Amino acid sequence: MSRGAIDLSRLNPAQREAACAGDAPLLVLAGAGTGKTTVITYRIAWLMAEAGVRPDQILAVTFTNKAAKEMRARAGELSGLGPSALDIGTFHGTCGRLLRRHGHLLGLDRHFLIYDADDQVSLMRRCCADLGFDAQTAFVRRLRSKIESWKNQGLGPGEVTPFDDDAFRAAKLYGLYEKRCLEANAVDFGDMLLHTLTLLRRHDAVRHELRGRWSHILVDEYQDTNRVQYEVLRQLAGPEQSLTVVGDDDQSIYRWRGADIGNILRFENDFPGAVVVRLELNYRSTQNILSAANAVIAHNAARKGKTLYTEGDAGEPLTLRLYDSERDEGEAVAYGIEETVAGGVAPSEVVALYRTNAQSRPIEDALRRRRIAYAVYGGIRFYDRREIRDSLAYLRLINNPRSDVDFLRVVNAPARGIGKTSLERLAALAGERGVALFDAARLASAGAGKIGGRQRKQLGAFAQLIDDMREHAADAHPGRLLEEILETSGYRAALRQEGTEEAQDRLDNIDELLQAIDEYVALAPEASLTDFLEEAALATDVDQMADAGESVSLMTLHSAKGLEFHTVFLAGMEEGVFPHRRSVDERAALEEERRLCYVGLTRAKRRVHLSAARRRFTFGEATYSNLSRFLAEIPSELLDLGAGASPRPTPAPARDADWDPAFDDAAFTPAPTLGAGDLPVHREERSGGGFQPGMTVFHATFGEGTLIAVDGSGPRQKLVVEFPEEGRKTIVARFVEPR
DNA sequence: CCGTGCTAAGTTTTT
DNA sequence: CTTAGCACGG
Repeated sequence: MSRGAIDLSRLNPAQREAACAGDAPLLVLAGAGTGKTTVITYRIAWLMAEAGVRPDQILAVTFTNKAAKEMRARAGELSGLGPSALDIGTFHGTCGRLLRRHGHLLGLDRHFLIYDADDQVSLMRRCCADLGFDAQTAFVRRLRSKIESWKNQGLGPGEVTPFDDDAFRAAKLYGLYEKRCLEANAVDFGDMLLHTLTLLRRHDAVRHELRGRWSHILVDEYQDTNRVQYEVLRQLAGPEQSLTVVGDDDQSIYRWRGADIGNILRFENDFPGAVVVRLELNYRSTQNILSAANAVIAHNAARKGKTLYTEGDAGEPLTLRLYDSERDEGEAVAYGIEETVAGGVAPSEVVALYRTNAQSRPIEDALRRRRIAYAVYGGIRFYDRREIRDSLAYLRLINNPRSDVDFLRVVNAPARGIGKTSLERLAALAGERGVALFDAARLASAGAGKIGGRQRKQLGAFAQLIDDMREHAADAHPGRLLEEILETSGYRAALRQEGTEEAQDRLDNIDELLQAIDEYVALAPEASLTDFLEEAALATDVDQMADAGESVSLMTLHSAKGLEFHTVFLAGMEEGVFPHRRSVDERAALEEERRLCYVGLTRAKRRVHLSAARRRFTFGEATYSNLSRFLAEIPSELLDLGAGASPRPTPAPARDADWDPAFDDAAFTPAPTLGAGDLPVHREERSGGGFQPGMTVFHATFGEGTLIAVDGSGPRQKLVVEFPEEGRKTIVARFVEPR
């Protein structure tokens, strides 16, 4: 291959050191905006051009499809090889590929399906019923997350040690569930990693083959790897392989998904002789933004410690505004977005970030009223909509008739008169014969089981329909196949007949899905139905961001990781919202919230606008909150508290469907000026002492008040406090760890 | 067996 | 305030 020199002049000394490091284990501690992707792509290019490594000997692993795509494009361009030669993929994608090839060793057929959380719950519910457990959704979900965390730790069904009732049941369920998954020829997200680990551990031939194949392994976002991912890497990167990991301990935000920040903190112990390179020179943000982010993250104890700086200017201060309601806050964010875009910033360079998906609502409403185009990422994934899931279930069943989950999803969609009773009888028949529900349906139509005549006929017709499709599934275009099945099954006809607006939306979504399939096939003509189904299972909304175009973006802080914007609006800066109320009792959880705050701030290149609402609706009930403690951690000289500046009321829009009569100028309260005394003051009572009526309670938003009543206990305890000027308010109590 | 209407419960964060 | 699950009548 050509050994064209790589131009390293664009790299700073630390970046160059990382890109051109030798084969010893390498940890690149890359702060936000310090050119992490640049380093990893230059390293790939350098390995090929200067160190004589063949492209197919390099494996690069990322967390998101978007990151993989970007890395592939940039590394391909730098090296002059083009994108296709490189082995770059997500953890799940890479493991999926290995399983398609070697999964037969574990009893998996290469057309296995990928189950998501809903599929898992659906299958687990039936397992619970068979085990005589409670099959209520909430309970099943709890067991599911227990099993999920075992998987994340790399523990198989036989390796768990239950310590209480729930865990004991979860362990029983785990065993049966895994058995059923295998029978259905399906894996869930956790299995993709865990099965891969099993493969590498138990099958020496596979391990040897793969170690021979990849001499250099690079991992992006290493701080978010969990135990299984770590173990998989250890298996792939033996003593002979060169391992490079890139990450930022301050951006580890997936603890709840099993991510172990210890992996990055321990790297030098785990891999003796490791070289560590720190990247602290930031190319993205202004000094004010960096100083704010540095100040916030400095409150965390579990970190390696680094301080971002820039050679650029200080920039503007961060703004902070407090509003009476979430509606006013949304209105102000929309107004701020409008002004930003009017000032010449491209809409795609503006984002509104929030902690939870539910918070997008008031912002969306306000943007709609102002006719500002926006795109919401996350929330309900496109592929999670009912009609999309139904459509995919048809395709999945055609691809793999053993999948009971998919059978149950579509056997009565559209209504075929197959109800609960028939399905129970069918399940009994399937259990008796030891076959999948689909096979049982065939048997039933031939007379087996105790299923009524009408139902028997319908089941036969359904089985026939799927079988017919299967015949030409192998060579058919997945899009045409789906169109055919949606027509033949009457699924579309049923929606058309409904004639409601909602049904029309669903039909439109189906058209969009067909279009997405066409696009996919156009890009990858040789791809099979199995390939497309895998793509659909692993796709996320953020992956599709490329076509944001003229829209501003709305997303959670989690989704924003790895992205950058000229202007960032960070809404909902309130205790209980951010940090989330479920994270304030535990130090490790709180530190993760703080990292999330750090991630949010460092997304911005030039401007950050922080906001909070006094009153917010949760479960249809008004709750009042204090300002987020993170605001108190930002040095006040970096904050502009808005000396009298307030957003204009919204001009009345032309009357149309978007017009909400309840909304008028009077409903809009301008942002008040904040004084120093309005910043959060943390004088909460400790849980040990408890609250007593009559006690004086201090609340930054309202001042001093008298406690009238206490409702409930623990972190969700509600306090009813009377404030002299504001009247009676309910506050959700928070208990803070002593420092 | 299907649709309607009621009640209860629920919200972190997502590959 | 929404959605999912369930009880009831047709």
